[in-house]
Amino acid sequence: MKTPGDTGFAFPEWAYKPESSPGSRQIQLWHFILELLRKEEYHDVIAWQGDYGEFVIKDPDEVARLWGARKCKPQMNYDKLSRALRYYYNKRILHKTKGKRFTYKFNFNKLVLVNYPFIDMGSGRGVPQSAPPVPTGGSHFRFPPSTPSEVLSSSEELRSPGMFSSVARRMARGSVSDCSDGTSTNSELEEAVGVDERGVGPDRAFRGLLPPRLPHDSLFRVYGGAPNPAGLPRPAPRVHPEPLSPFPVSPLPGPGGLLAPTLSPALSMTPTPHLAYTPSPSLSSPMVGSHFSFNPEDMKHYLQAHNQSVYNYHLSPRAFLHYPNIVIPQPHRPTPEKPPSHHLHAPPLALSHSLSQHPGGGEEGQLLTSQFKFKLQPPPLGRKQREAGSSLAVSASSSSSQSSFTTNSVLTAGPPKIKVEPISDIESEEEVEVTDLSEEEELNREDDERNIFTPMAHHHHHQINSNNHQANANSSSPSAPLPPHYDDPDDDEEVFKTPATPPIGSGSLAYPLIDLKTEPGQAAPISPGGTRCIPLKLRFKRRWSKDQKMEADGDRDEAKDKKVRAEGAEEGEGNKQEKGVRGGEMENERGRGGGVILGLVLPPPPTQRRASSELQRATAQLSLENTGC
DNA sequence: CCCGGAATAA
DNA sequence: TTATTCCGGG
Repeated sequence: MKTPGDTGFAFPEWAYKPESSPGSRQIQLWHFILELLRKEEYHDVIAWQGDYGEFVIKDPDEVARLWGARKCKPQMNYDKLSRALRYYYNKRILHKTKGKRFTYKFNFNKLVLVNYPFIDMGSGRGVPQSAPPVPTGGSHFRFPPSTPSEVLSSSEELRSPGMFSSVARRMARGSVSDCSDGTSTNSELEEAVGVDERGVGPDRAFRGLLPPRLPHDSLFRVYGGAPNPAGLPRPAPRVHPEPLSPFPVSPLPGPGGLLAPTLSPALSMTPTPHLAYTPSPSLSSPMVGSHFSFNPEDMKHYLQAHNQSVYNYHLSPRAFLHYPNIVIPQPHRPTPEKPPSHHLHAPPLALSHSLSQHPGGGEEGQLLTSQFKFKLQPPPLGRKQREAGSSLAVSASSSSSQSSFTTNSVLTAGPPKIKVEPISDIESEEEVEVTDLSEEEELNREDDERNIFTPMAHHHHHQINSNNHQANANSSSPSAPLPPHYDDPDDDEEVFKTPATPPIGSGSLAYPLIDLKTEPGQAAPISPGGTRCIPLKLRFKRRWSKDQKMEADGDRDEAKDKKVRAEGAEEGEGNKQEKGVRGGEMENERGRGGGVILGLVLPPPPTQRRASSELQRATAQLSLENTGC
């Protein structure tokens, strides 16, 4: 029932959920926090401070009040709000900065910036302090950026601006709703919102970045849609700064080839296990062999669409950041307070623009899931299988695991092929729903790489590391020596950063993106910061394992898992290798929630516009849906 | 203050 | 699922 599966495989439900898109669904606390952070008006109550994603709640009661107003929960208070924030610890959206009162830190690594493409944390334009979020690398877990790219990336991550407008406005509006209380706050928000309105610059180029590991998922999540017929000439990069965000858009170098390369990896994702994933990066684009009916071009389109959607919906800074081949001229010197050059920032998506252009799309219904034209393949099998087996037995009892996966089992059992149902060409509305990409993607990406393709992958990897503790809030020094083994305590995962990018261009960013695919060869040498050079593979593994550990735990049942892991606990040490190993069981899936995001981003080809517009509409609509209390 | 479990609403 | 509520404990 739930899954529409009639026609083919449908994704499991979780795949459809828009997890955390601000527009869709109710506003989530972290979105709200971000929103406040970006508004100068609220700098007196909450502001960025310290490291990268660190912020301090200067007036807890006020923040609580605002939140309560938005959610129409007049009874809200800091105690409750903070409880909600604490839930984010597990999700790894936030963590507490120890020792500092009312200070929390976003784990942007994992976050999905959903609709907030780039948050400018530092927006401090007005406020001096607010800017700090630039990642200096100093933070505890962050490794010093050995490669420039890293540096940039980080900075980029944070900042970005502008696109927010569309989002913002929606949020604001929708959210406001009228509570009976009518807190004044709303009005403010609205005002603010109203202002930005105008379309944001339309498309600007984005810099595409591909994540090192390709998210297979993304492929999976294909979206039909985007038939972009055209060729994609890339539009000239226009840079025009938005009012909000001052960041210049970085000029994109010719993007031309991007797609191809990108695709290739993607291709690799093909579900069929038999295709092994080829490590070699070459771009062979043609991966198409699998059952897909698509040819590479199609895939391309899909990917593009996907990307867009990604942009629109969730962005994960991570995705952007690390992979870009951005080259930065400077060595690393993080300048904490001010963002150095942001050459890169990615331009936001142009969604808003389209929005404005297309006035109303009118029908909204279409947007959402209602129509997926194609279905994607289910997540990799993995755990489920196991579970299934065992679960059968167990199931009777209770099993926590639930059903949602039933589909999976089927899937797993079934042929690997993905079934995609392309719609014919649809143009009109195909939407791609991107829904969540969050954790899952992350997981998947990693896992998938190997897991999917190579089922056996899981395996060992144990020992991951423990996390150190991050506790100290302070950053040590940027130049600090790298820890012997990095870890990411919380998550910061930058764990494996991407391999450094080859110095491609010179200063400009190159866009290469995709190439990054992680090749071991290259990567290794560069390894970040010196963190020891860990072979990519290892890194992946590590990451993987880590994720597993964490996410796995977190994943589905986060709560439950948590319990399990209780001992390890976060901060330190914990290693539970066992868990890690065990992790194998979990491989995959689900992520659910939290938000995170995304996997790949491609540079948006101009052609996409169409798609984008649609997306926009969709997003717009989504946003509309706010509930009003 | 901060942490999380538990129950529960939406 | 994501909060909200309530609450005992550091």
